[in-house]
Amino acid sequence: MKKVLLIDGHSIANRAFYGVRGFSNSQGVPTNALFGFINTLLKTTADEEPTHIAVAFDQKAPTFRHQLYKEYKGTRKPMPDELHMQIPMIQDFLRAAGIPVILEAGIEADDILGSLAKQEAVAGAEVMILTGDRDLLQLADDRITILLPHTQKDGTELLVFTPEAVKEHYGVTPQEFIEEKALMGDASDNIPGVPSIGEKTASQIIQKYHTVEEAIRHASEIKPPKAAKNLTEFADQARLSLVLATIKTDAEIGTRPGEFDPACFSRQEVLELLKKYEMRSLLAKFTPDIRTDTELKPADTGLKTVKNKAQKEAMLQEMGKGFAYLLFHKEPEQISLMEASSVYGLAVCTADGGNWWIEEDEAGLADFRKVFEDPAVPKTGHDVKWDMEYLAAHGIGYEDLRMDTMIAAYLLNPSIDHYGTDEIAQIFLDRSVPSDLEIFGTGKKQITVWDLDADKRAAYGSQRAAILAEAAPVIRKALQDKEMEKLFDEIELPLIPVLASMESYGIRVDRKVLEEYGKDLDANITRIEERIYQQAGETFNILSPKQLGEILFEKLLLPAGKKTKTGYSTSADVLEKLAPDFPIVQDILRYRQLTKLKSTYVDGLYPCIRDDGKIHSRFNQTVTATGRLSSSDPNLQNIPIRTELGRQLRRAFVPSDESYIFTDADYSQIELRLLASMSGDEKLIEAYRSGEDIHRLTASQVLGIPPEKITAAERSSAKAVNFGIIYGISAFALSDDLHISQKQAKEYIEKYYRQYPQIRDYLEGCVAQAKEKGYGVTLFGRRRVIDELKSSNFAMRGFGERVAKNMPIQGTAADIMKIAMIRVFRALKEQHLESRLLLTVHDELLIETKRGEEEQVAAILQEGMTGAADLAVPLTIEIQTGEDWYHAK
DNA sequence: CTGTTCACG
DNA sequence: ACGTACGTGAACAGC
Repeated sequence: MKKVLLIDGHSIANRAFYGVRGFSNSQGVPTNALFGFINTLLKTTADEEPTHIAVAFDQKAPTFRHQLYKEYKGTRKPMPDELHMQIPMIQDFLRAAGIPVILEAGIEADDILGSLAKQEAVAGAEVMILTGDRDLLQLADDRITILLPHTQKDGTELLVFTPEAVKEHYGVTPQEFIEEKALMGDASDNIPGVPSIGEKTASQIIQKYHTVEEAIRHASEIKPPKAAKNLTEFADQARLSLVLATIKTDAEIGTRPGEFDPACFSRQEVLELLKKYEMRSLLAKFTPDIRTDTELKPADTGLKTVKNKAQKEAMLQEMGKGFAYLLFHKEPEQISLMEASSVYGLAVCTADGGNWWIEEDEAGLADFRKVFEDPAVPKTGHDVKWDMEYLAAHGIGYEDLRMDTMIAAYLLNPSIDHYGTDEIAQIFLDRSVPSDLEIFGTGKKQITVWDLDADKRAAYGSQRAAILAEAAPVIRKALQDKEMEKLFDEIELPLIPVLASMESYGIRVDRKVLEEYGKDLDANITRIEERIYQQAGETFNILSPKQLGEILFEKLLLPAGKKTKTGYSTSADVLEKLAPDFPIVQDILRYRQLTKLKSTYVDGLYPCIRDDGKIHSRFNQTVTATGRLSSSDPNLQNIPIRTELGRQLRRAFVPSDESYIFTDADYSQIELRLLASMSGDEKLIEAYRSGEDIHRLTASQVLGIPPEKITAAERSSAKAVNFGIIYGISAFALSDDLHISQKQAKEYIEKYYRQYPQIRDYLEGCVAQAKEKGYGVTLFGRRRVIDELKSSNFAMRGFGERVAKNMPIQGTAADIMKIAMIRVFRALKEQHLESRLLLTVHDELLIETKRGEEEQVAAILQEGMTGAADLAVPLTIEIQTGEDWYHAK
């Protein structure tokens, strides 16, 4: 069976260009579109196994459509230069691989594809058209399918559109698809369509009449009168639009699709081209005889495996000048459960170039104390926080950490979701090594280094240690180039021991209090559950959005609000609108709240309490895109507080014993203060300096009412606006939040900006700068690349703009909190206090305070937190003490 | 394994 | 006309 793959060259190049951002070779030639194009090509040919192939491109020449309508594509913006210059590169690649590149003067790529597809289909072939352009869907028929790449979180997949799939997805047949477009027009191709007919109306009309002609004939019956009138008046324009939108299937094309051989990518010409563009990973993939380093083997330097005392002494000696290392130990997730007589493995690359491996009982660890504790032995590690905790559990301290490659890689790009040693090799050394995923697997079948053979373990450790040693200077240079060295050396690195201490120390949870709380919940849950079943007239799973939606909106016929991809939305904001009228909805909301508390917090937290009576949550330093910390296993940064019932849970969080109480300190309005300071807005700055109520002031300014006459509701609206501003406000979201019309929300925002023009200037400046430089930046130099700003997709770009406004503020607050944590931690230590830092919740610190140290701790928090940054406004904190977390907040 | 919902700042 | 607040983590349902 002949299977022909036809590719829409420009469309796929365009997708690749915007989908894969920011790389170029050492001469600065951008190669991202080429790279993305090749990957899409590889994926498609591998998935679909075509026997024949061709790629069509547009040429710069007027086509018959321009003759019909000279404004055709008149509004289209020119391709960016970086993409334009890659088109010939892509064509060269294809020619090198022996894949026909089809260009026809005066014929658009769409028409080439349409005509070739028809000809091949008529001749009996199965045809697939790969494109990113949905307009091509009109070509689908029983022999022709359209493949659309679709980006998902974990990669790109191909959506296959048969005529049935088109119908299912869009509710119209391929032919109707184009009739619809003729009515509504298309801004990107500048197809005029019919005025006042948009997507909704066009869809209705075509559902009913199927064709433009038929619709024109029945124009008088069409519903919105304006559409009916225009359809008659602009009938010719509609007919013209249909011709413009219809892809030709009868053009004479000089070139035929060529036979496809999957081995064509290994041709000498292809390899040379890839070499020229420095596309090493593809080069490696296509070169069968040059192996990439995909097997675990000891580093080239020659691995010295320590077997006896003398060798260990030699190893220690060599480590004295500094080293990069990887330290393996069992149960890394649960320090306190560590087996007493366990083993450890240590791989080291020394400053002298020596490569060492040792594996023995933990008793032998003590010999390394002198190097780890030596403040003059510089160290490079990866995810050093674990090492610090592990060593501390064996009474060994840690000094002179110079480089944590995981943290540094995060600073250099905080948006990726994993930072393994394999990725360090890839990113900074441009070297492919076996990935942790390949070696250890994932999910249920995941293994650890201890499941590997001993020699494999040694090889893995030494290879990874060598990577760290080699990458460290490259990373250091990158930090310097991006002006983040100070951020790294003075904030992120010193924070590591602080977090290590907090994780090891943990926070005590009173099992009894938690159990009692759980019992109360259970009693209430059962009661409400029964009431819900009674009102519904049947039992069902209340927590299943699907079943709940069916009961509420189909059986009980409540007015349905929003929809999700999978059905009715049953989210709290939808249900809250129904709650006043329907008691069952109130019960459901209450049921959701109670079961959430029970399952996530009571049942979720209980098993996290270790034998020491404490929860040892993790504080992750490389998760958020803005620089904040995150907390997990369990997350202690989302313990309820907003409702009284939820807040009661905090009574279970208690000090280690009666000799302590809690001190809680939180920054007051830190993000708004930063907005004031960073924007330089005098009104806001002055307000904060004189200690005014900022929300009341905003309400007063925006509404033009004296502050003392502002009502509670007005103040609360102003508060919502103030928060909205930080998030990159939109009238839509604000109207939703405040339950007002979009028009009112828009007016509110405009009035706000009129009162605070410098805030508007500042936020717009953030966007402009992020667009120019490609990233947002905090006061302390932390960066976040914002590729979304370059997107041609409206929604995506809008997201990028909001991120550009929010990240500098949220990120600077995170920077400041990190500085405060370091200062507080050090002050507690220097003053030899027994009080300990337990938790951080973004703008809050919780300290377990030894009775008698209350005043010193309060002073340390005051000084450490308010003095963490020098701003145009004062930073203030609120401090409270209590016998548990409930009473300390 | 993904989508929905909901807890926090 | 587009389709929306910013940043997280966890539980559950249902494929």
